[in-house]
Amino acid sequence: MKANNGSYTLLVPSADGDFLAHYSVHGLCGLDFPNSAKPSAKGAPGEVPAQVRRWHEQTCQALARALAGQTPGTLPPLDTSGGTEFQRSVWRTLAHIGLGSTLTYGQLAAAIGNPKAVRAVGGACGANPIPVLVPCHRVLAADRKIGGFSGGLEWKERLLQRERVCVRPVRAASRGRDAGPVRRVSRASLAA
DNA sequence: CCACGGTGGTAGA
DNA sequence: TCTACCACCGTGG
Repeated sequence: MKANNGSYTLLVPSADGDFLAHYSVHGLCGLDFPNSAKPSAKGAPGEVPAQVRRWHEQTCQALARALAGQTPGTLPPLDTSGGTEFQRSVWRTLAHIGLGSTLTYGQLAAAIGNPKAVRAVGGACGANPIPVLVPCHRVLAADRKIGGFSGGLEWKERLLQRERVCVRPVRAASRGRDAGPVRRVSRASLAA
């Protein structure tokens, strides 16, 4: 469906509900979780340009795989022009975190050459317009705490779990026993 | 477990 | 501008 700003919003059906994908002339520019209280503008696929339809097919395919804990495969071009330079550098780095790997906010800050901007990195992750496919859920707080997630912590937990990443329970055991099944969190190799 | 200070980027007034 | 947010992090009780 065509929106006033010249972009399209299409439904992405999945086993976890219907996502919403937004496309600009440059590519996929947004992805909303199911039930996100946002304008759900559905439309007849008839008037959607072939280019966008092709992108959308890739999105559907990629999302299905990602939600299943697999590598998403080919992605449509991502339009992140909505973000600031800082945010884009964070998102760019996110894209290099492999499946099942994680980084801490601190490590990510260091990776973009701004080691003290730890908190700001959190903000940039929260502003990620294309969650799941741009894997902001693979960023954890120090000491393997879950951290936050704009789409709801349940989603972050679910996504990580499907990638076999273990996270420290929110309510960490105060008892001396560290029953934590805290399995290894691998480090990602990054490229600038 | 909790409190606190130091951080950098953003949005809004 | 100035200010008040924050998906943080380390230190110190």
